[in-house]
Amino acid sequence: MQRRKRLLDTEAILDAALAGIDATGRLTMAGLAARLGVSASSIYHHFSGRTAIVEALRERMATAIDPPPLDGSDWGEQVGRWMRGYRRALAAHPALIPLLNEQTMTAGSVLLGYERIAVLLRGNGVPLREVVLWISVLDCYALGAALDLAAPDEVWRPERDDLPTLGDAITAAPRGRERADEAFDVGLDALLTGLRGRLTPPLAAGPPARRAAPGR
Amino acid sequence: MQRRKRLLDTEAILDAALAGIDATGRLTMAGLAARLGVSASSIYHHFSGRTAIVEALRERMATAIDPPPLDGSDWGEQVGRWMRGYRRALAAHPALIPLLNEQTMTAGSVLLGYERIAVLLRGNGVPLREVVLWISVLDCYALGAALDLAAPDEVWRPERDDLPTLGDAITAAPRGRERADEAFDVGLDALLTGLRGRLTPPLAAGPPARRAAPGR
DNA sequence: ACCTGAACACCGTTCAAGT
DNA sequence: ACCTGAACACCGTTCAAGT
Repeated sequence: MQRRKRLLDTEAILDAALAGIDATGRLTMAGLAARLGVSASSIYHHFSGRTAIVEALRERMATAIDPPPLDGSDWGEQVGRWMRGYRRALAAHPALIPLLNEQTMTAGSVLLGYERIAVLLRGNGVPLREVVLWISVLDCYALGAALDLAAPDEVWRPERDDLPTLGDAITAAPRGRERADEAFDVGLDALLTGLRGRLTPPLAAGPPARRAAPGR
Repeated sequence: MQRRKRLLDTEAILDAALAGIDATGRLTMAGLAARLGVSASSIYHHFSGRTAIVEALRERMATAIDPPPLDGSDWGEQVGRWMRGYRRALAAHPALIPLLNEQTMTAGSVLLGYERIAVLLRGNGVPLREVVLWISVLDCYALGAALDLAAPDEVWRPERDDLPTLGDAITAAPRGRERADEAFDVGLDALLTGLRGRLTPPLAAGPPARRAAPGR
């Protein structure tokens, strides 16, 4: 009889954790242990604790997102593609989103996307000081959209009769996942158009018109 | 000696809960009871449980937001003002935000704001079917901005050396609360400009120019 | 009607003990 | 090196018992 077989490894633990989150919406050490058929304390030989598991799941999720390729195509297209990819990766496991939101991000993969976006913005004339502001805006929107994705189907249930317009609008609009998808696209377009508008201020406005573009 | 004085009432409980959240960032029944100088089980005579307390705090927070007045002024201005008010109310107690986010909203006060916004959008030509999409977008952005507000001062800490542009941008940008405030305004402006652009499509662009505006 | 203490089921984490 | 059972400190909630 050979040496006792290894019962656990990090991959198996992460698989079980994600499966459990998808199935139950929660992650408890006891539940995870039961799902793995081991004792709860065994898990601590592979992860320092619950938060480390969640952080590893964030990293795994992030590898599914292609960072902007910096291939010379339009920056708005690239940012838009990345944001959509980010959201798609989150949408694959909506129940994971609240867990990700309850602890600060330390994973590197998402940061690479933001680095690429910083390069794009700089290359298109966004002042260095403002780059972080723009990224913050994108991050806020992505985070909010992720929360929206994790929310129950009926987000607002107007119980009162004195909200007639909202009620009509809700019945006329798509519901559930479809509503979230369409809203995300509408908002992302609006955001990018608005930001693009800040880039090239109206030709005959603003005090210093020092940055005239002679080429083209 | 008169009849034993009432030790607890809902207002005192909510005051203590909010003070405790501001001070510690958490809300536990035991901690709340200690702060009130009573037993934990006493609280259940005034609230059905912890979630009911959080929901009452949401309602209290919401009363600090003035809904759009529908006074005939520009819709973008009104929506912008309301979004800023919403965020200001949240910013007064940032530690409350994660607690609000972990349970679905059932409070009515925020819904009144959305009803007013629905009226504004309809009155300015947004198709009924799209009203909910626009409101979803605003809601996503407000939610994300709230999360950003609750996040620690340093949101992204690029530990690696291969993120030079992001690192430079971070050192050049404002930090902490100031960064969050400026970013919120930049994004809100961009969002509203972008949405406004959808309302009146570019005069000489897009395939069908069927909706030409003769005036002007 | 309001408050209490004890109890319950459930968390994450630690650690001495086994193999 | 890896796994276990028992224990610990801490959750939210319930309930019979007091006044």
